[in-house]
Amino acid sequence: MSKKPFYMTTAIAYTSGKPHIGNTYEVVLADSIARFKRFEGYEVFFQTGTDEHGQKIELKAAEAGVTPKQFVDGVAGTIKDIWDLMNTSYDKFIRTTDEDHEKQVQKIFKKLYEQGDIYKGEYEGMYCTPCESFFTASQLVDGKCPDCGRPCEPAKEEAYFLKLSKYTDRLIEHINTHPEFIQPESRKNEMMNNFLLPGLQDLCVSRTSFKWGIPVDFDDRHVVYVWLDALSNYITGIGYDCDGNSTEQFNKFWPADLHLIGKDILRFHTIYWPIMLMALDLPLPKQVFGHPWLLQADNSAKDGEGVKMSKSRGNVLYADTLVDFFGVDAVRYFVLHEMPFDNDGVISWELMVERLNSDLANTLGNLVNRTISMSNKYFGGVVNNTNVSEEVDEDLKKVVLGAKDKVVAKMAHLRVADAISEIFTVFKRCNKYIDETMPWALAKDEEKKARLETVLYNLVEGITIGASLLKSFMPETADKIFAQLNATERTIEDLDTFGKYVSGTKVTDKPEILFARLDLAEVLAKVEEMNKANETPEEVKVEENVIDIEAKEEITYDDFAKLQFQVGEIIACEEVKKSKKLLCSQVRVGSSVKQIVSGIKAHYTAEEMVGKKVMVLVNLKPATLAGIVSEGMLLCAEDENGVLALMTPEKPMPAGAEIC
RNA sequence: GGCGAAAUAGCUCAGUUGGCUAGAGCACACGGUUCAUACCCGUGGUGUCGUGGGUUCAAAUCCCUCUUUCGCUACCA
Repeated sequence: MSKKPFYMTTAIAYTSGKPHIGNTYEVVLADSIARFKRFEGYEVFFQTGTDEHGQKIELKAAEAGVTPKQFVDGVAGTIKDIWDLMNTSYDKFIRTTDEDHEKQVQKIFKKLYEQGDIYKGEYEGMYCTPCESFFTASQLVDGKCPDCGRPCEPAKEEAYFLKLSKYTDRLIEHINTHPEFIQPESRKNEMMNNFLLPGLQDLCVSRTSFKWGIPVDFDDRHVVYVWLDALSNYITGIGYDCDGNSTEQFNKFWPADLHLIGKDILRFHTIYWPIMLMALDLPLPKQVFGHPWLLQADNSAKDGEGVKMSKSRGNVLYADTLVDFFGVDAVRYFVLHEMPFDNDGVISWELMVERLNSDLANTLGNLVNRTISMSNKYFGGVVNNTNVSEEVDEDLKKVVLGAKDKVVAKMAHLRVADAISEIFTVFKRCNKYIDETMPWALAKDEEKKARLETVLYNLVEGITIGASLLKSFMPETADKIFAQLNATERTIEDLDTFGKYVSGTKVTDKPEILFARLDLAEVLAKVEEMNKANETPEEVKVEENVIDIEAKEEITYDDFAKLQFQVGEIIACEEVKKSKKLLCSQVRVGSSVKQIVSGIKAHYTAEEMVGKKVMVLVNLKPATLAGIVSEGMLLCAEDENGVLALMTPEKPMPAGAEIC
């Protein structure tokens, strides 16, 4: 009997730096699904990997004084190490610098170009420089930019575009007829209403401003820009060939059953990727799941514990750090359990310790430990099924045997957190069973010895079944349990039967603690210590905070001289009612007052703006924003999180002073 | 501004097409128990089910108002 294929992927990780626990979460989630699918009898192919091109990497490599290839080799190695540390069972780790991938991307690019789906951009009147956006002729309003209403200028950089409009109707139809395609379903509306229904802008798929990418082989000034390169990994990784010589593996596994990705890149996977596939005349993936994010808790103290997490910035949690504290399976358990289906989850040291103590140490670890201890104490570790049943046994068996179907049902809808909760009801039920049967009381009565044997047998059997279900999520722990009980892992079919544990088997005489309870205060103290140690090298921190942005082309002094900057004093400021982001300021520049609208409401209140001396670009052509005329621009610095800081003179300067 | 979602116990959340004293886990308190990692089992809530209206024999559940939060998007000179 041949197994049904199941092809799933994660997004490929960008090799600009070490991935934090939020990124690592994705591959752990994918792994648990892949393992469970295998358990269910599918032939699973699970692909993950790295996205290694782009200007950012070119810059990082230059900073580090190495070639881009050397740089990504290092980071890709780190990423793979973390994936391996987390015990993820991927079948293929693809890198976008792999030779066969690069070749195939070039062929795909060429094919799409030749069939007219990719075209070279025409610039005249179609590129709006300030908006940094390309437009087709039909999108222009009176020949002007539909966004800002200003004339579009000749572009400085030519580029290739992927025509999207041709396939829009087909995609809308597909999404409407395949409700399972976009998960969670609430995301479907966002894609429809924001992109598909209003009409798609063509996608830029090449760049000339940097070199670290796959060259367009028929026009080598261009490199293939991110999405066409990155998304293609899903087909190149399993042997796609656009000349029709795809591998057997490709024919077997495509279309993918599941693309697991972060919710932030859902748009690329549910719009651009399907259209690329349509252009290649390939079937679409069956499901795209945009999972929520795992966020770090705020620093605010909770429940009077009085111990805060360090406020120092750059205090990001990494998987390997967490593993050092808690172990691989505890981290896997936490990220899987704490992440609901469509809401962001939160991670903090407090929550980690709480989950570890209450679920892993108390409920699971202690159950295994007490069961084995009793076997040893009463029967020298030998577990016999004497079949002396009582009525209480029935409910135990019912819960234990009922778990499989519940877990399967949850997993069918990718409800991983819920599936784990179902498994833990088995362990909780076993603990309750111990209280109901009171083995220590039975042990005092020689006549009840046989009954006691059955009770312990039932416990060992229940734990074995629970552990078999748990294996996909916490593989090491499940194996430890099997080893301690001297049990064999069950297949999914076995889980319909209670009593497969071989009677007369001897369990270990030295039960090992599966999860040691941790003291929160001690953990926090260690964390504090660790953070302090990391803070010391100031230079490293500075380096971490560097930001790279895409370089613009060189300008002449004359270009610069056209810009007039002056110090402006904000004498009044109010919120623009119709907008979420805009503040309207009255700015004194010399003896005149300019009205300037700025998108900084999220960073400054109207009150705190008043009185500030700021840097103003004064000779910008007035524009209307949200119905209000704006006669200039307040200049700000922006960090990687989008936080804005106004540029103010470092010495007191009069309003109107020229900045040059 | 546009589209959409959500507001339920101290915390995180379940509550299917409206139906009986509104649930689970965690935390907390008390009781029980002792095989075990001070663990396990049991018991405990006066929660205005965001506000105000409406439909209905009956609404957390349907409709309207308002408030707040969130997501996507536009805008962010």
